[in-house]
Amino acid sequence: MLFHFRNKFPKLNTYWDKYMPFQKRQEIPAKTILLDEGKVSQNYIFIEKGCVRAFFNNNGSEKTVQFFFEDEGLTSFDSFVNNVPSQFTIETIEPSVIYLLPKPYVIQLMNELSQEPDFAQMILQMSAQRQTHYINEFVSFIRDTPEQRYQNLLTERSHIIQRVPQHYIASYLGISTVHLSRIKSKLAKGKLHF
Amino acid sequence: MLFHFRNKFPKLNTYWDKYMPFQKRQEIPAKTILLDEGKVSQNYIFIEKGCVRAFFNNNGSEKTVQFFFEDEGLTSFDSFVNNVPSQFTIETIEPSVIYLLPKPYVIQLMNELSQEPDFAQMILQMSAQRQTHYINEFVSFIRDTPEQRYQNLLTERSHIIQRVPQHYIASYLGISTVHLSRIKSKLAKGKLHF
DNA sequence: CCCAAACGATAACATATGTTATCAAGTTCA
DNA sequence: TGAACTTGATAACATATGTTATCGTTTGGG
Repeated sequence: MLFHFRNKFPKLNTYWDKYMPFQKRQEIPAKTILLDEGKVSQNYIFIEKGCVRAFFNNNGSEKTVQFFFEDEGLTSFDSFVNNVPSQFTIETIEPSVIYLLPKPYVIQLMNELSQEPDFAQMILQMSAQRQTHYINEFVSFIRDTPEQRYQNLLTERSHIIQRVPQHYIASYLGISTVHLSRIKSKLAKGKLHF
Repeated sequence: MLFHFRNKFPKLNTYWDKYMPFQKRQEIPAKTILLDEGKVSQNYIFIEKGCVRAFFNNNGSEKTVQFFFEDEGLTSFDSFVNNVPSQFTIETIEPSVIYLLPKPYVIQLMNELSQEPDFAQMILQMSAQRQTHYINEFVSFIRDTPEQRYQNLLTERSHIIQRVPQHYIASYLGISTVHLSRIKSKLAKGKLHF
């Protein structure tokens, strides 16, 4: 899904910058769909300002799987690479400023990159990073209770809690909105001192 | 974690075969540890016969995260690529026959591979496949109940249920052994006709 | 500025799931 | 072969979590 090399491998920034002119800057309102579930991803998306979520529809209820913020790039990776329908919808949460780089340019960029001497090494590392991210998400469900996952969010990625509506977070944590509300009130009580 | 290009990209088999002589064939008993949590992965593992699991230790209780069988290759990917301690222990479940390819040869193999014209494309595809696998595991926890996850295993990967001790499966599903037992007996009752 | 929609808290009840303990049936290995 | 270990089922109880409904607050757009 996520697929950002900018900032992770500074060495590659010059390549990336070269493609800036081909990116379309767009100012878009909140709740705007950037990619629809079932469609094939045609663009790499870079977020200059705002925030975005990826979700899928499950019997009418939306399940959010990931959040993205300023200076992050993303695409529906499998869809983008393998030309298959996207499992996810990508939608802005806040009014946002994004850049879209059409796939043909990305492919061209990849081909240029492959001339870099340690391209293989870099791409393996990026791949491992991404993989590790999703493995950690998955492991967290096996290892932690919903309450622990919420606390992990609080300590490690509190910006998500601050900016994202709570019912998106609930589905991301795999619980109901009611239960998340209960967890919050329980934790709030624990903090009170009389 | 898993990282097999053999069989996925037949084109690469000739490269792979070239490195067969450097692989050590080993016959090992059940419950043998191939890589210890906290150690850095030094080998790519290929399973000729038997089966293997990856797990981690959580406050004294083991949580299994993945199973591997015949003709699958694996390694603790992040550890192997980035030289960091492995999050997981890799252990045989059954008596197994495996091949170990030491990391230096894998690196050499990767370098040769990078000469292939569409290397970038292939490695992106492999990367997307792996990523999709873990995303699906993770999405399953958000979308499905434990009972549904068990049924998914039954219909899509029943070999796991047939060969792997049930308590490993329970932790893989993120539930207690008691609950898995209950799920099974519930499903068994549903199948009875009087 | 106002209204409809979005958001979040809470209660009440039903169900799902964990924990601990016990028992029975394999399995392994000395 | 017999004891120790492993595996799995089940009961009883406690806790976690989902569902539905209600209410108050905030928010966004005409």
